[in-house]
Amino acid sequence: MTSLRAFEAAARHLSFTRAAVELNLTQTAISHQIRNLEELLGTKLFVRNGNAVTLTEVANGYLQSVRNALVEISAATDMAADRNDENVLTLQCLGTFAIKRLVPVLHLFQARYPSISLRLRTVQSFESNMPHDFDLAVWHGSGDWPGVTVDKLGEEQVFPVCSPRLLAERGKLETPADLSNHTVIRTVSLILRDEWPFWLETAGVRDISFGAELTCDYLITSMQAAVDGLGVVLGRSGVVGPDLASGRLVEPFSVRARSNFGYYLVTPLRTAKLRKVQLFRRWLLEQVNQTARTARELPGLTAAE
Amino acid sequence: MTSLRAFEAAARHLSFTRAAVELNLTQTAISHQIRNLEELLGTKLFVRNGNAVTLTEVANGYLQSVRNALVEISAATDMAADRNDENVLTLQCLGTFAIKRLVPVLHLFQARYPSISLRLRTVQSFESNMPHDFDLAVWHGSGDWPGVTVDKLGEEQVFPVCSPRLLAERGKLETPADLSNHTVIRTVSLILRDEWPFWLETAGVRDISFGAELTCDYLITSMQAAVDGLGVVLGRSGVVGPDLASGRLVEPFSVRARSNFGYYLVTPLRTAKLRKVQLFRRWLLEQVNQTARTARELPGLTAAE
DNA sequence: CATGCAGCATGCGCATTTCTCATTGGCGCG
DNA sequence: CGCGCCAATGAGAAATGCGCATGCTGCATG
Repeated sequence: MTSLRAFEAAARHLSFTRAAVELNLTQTAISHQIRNLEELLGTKLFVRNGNAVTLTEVANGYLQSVRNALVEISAATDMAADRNDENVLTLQCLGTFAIKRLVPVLHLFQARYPSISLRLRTVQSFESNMPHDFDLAVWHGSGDWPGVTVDKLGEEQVFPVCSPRLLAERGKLETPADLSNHTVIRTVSLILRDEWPFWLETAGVRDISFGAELTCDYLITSMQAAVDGLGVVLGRSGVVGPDLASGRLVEPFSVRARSNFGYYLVTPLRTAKLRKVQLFRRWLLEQVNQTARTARELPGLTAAE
Repeated sequence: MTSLRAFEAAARHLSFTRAAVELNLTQTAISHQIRNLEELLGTKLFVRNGNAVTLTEVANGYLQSVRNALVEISAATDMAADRNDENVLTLQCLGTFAIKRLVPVLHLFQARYPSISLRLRTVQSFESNMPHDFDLAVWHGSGDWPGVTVDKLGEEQVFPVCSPRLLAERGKLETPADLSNHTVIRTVSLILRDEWPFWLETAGVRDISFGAELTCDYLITSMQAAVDGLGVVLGRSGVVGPDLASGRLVEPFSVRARSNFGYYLVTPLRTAKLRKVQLFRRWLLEQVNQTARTARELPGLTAAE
């Protein structure tokens, strides 16, 4: 089973030698392991070109699953090892929320509770079914999950946002109808529904076709695409705040739709009574409330169901 | 890493001896492996009561992740090994759909193409992010997934169903308002939204409170609960057909809501050109059309958006 | 309360796996 | 062509994993 680690490292580095360095082994060891694995599978995993190696098509697919599994194992092992440690708090968090909202303020928590060290596990979807390898998590959805207690991290609204440069270069965007002359960025992922139709409905627009579409598979990619002026994205108030505040993004319309989905702080019943968990939970909710208070001066909004 | 397999088996059997039998090892080997793992983690995984062993709390959580990872690895390994084999077709399928719709007709496929052997991987959620460890899949959702082609397996409607016995024993169910005297079964899972509010809206009912609620974490459990007369479940036309046909379930109202979600046959681009995949896809779509044709005599329906 | 049974733990020697060393061979580049 | 870079190979060393014999503990029985 150690051959899987060898395979993963070799695939990542596209080099047996460098994989060996990473694993504190020799190139020979990697070579042997890969050969064993290839014999077991009955398929080549690497194409050897004398000087370099590349992945075969099978290897590409296999790699995905192997990597998932190894990540899961090491995360769970870390968690199990630190489980009783009052000073290690394991957070699971969706990528976009982590980058935009959590990481920027995490230093405040560390400053306040320096004895608690944090372990942040970022996920792009709910890989493991159930809440067992973290102390606390931030999930996105409708908030009705079994076996956990949830704290809604504010009401979430969705509304178009774009780079201010885009407005200057690609023409005005005063009414939703103007969207037909713009590129619209959509996010299509397993956990995040595309809420453009929902927003259009709220804005009272029917039968509109966008100028062009750009589809991204993760929210974070969509957001960055918008910042880079590639088009108009449907921002979520939960994560778009900092970009609006800094002016990287602007909100061309005044219509916001209240999303049925939102970000929730998720506490498994099992960990709810731990001191470290309570401290973090209280702290995060405070943070969120503060942000909400300071954000109250933002442009007016039209709520809808 | 072999210690993880030992741990998983021991946890499943709650016995080192039986785990050893399963793995073709001796009790000693398991004992050694478990001890190593416990030392590595710095925590006990089993509570030894002389005669029996039970899992500790940490072990319970750890087990979930370990099991996921091992399943993923073995599925991926099977897949990689058979990948080029024109005679092995790997299907990934959601549990309820598999049991209610796919498995019952699978023998027809086997009879028609006896040279193709099937490998069915049932999942309760989308565990691995991306379509890499199967040739074909049946997913549930809104059908907008990147990197795959989808075939909608019929329009899906949702509508209350229950056991005929329930009506006899717990009183009539003629208008939706009568639901306030009945137990309602809800499904709360990561991939399946509870569509009761949606159906109630379609039926024009507001401000109703159910007599009682029973919440299940998987659709298949909900369905079985309904068959067993525990309450009224929101059936999905995609899977409820056989139970309606056999009379195990009945539909008390005539209002059906057209769900925004449905079952889709998912073909990764990578496998779309394989003969075995094309055969199965064509066959399954035929099956679905046939079922739709014979089901056309079912009670009238009110579609809604 | 003595006895037998079932099931896990432990220490030691053997077997298998995994790693390293030394070396070979292919490929690209100056 | 020769040199640098990288992977493959084969044999032996090191590490890991396994089984045997045995010890220990708790439970059921009469």
